[in-house]
Amino acid sequence: MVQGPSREHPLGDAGVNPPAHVLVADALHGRVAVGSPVVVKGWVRSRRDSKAGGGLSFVTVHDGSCFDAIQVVARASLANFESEVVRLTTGCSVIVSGTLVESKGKGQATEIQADDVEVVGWVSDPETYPVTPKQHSFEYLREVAHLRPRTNTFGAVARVRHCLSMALHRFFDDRSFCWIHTPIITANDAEGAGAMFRVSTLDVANLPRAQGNGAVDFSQDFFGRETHLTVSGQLNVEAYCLAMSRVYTFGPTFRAENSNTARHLAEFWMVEPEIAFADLSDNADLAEACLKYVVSAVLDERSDDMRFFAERIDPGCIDRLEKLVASTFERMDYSDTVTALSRAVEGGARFEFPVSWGMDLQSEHERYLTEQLVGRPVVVMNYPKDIKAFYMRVNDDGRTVAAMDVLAPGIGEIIGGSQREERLDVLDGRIGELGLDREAYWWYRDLRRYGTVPHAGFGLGFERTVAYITGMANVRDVIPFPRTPRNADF
RNA sequence: UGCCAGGUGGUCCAGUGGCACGGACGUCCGGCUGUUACCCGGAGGACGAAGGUUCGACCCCUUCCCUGGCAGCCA
Repeated sequence: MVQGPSREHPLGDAGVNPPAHVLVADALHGRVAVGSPVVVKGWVRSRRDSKAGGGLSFVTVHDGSCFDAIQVVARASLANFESEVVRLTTGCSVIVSGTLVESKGKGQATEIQADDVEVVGWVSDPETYPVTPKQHSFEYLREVAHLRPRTNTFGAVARVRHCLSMALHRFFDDRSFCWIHTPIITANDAEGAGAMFRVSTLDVANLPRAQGNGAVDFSQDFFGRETHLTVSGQLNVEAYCLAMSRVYTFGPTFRAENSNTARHLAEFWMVEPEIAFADLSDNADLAEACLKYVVSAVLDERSDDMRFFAERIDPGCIDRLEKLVASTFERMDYSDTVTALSRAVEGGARFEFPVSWGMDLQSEHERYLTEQLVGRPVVVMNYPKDIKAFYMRVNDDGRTVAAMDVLAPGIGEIIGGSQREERLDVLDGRIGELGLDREAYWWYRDLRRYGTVPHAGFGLGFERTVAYITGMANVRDVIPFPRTPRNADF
């Protein structure tokens, strides 16, 4: 257990009872006066030795508080210099006490002149320590997901991810939205959102069978019925929307699809706002404002990390985000999108899948639309009803629904949403058309029987947004411990 | 799930039907240096699994496992 002032002031208590534990971020960003006694606690990123001036060692230490690590100058006069300091390797944990000084070297404005370097934890086998100061492939780092947050890239991703979470909450809170904690375990099956993970306490080696047909008897299961992990909080949050007016969910969701792509996870996070007395246009306005707000927040608050992404991951990312914030999202009717794509085909564009009214847009189409035709996010609205979910509001033309997708260059669909069908008779018609069980939606239908109002909402894929912002190519590298088919390690 | 490409020191890559001749980075040892993707010298360290073909397989064939890319499902 750590002793001393740091117990009462575990983080960021610069100026209180020196020597005080300071975050690397505070030390480097002018929040601690040069000349102050400081203590930093963190992990060694690298060590370089010099014999000059009787011998000294440069140890860079990071603590996750910002992108940069701080340079610690340890002189040979330290009692444990020969025995410990020169044996430090990447990954060792240390507590450094000293003075914040202006750096004599180039490459950093300030550094710590160490009076004491306490080694808290050694790296037992430097040869096989998985994280070296050099570049690693992301594929490799996924195999050491417990150590990858110590790298530049994953530290930066974690901070951006956090920043984005907070920005989302702030965006909604500022606009009087109420955060609703919708359930993770659900009995809403047949939502049409694809395969779900079963939640059960039944003994899989000895399943209870119903009399007669031999089907599994879920009445003996924990909840007395079949249950699954949620694929969306939307249906539940609609209930709160029709009471609280402006609501949103933000939590994990689960899809048991066997999807092996750079933009799918079996467990991912989703933000789902839902607004009452609103139509599709209001919904699109909200989506656009939301994206712009959070992107702008990340640019402001995590410029250090974003600079790194622009330098090493995706040269265009900052430029792209600044354009997004400044521009107006293109809005296109689905039908116009099909027309534009058809015209592109006539102009020589080649697609694997033919373009025709009634089809769903393929990845190649979305990519062409956002990357070639428009060059910024596009909101495609009013899709054919046959390719969309039962709860989406049927338009007056009878063949389209008030659905929208926000497509972003590089990753495709980042937001999917719709105005919801608030008319019970029409909703029932859709449930019937799609062969769904009306009884299963009894409470959802109640919302249309008791004080129904037009309302709308969307789902923002959190990992896709982080990927879009950082330029990271795979959503597996923007979530701490990715869950994908055949992979639930860690 | 389909198609394609891969699995060789700790990491990233070369390479060959005949005992692993490899390189870079990291690691360890030594030298140099207010260093900073330092530099110089030296050292240790590897063929995904199971079958098959063959005198002999890391190499060819089959199956399996794993990884990546693209596609579908979607956020």
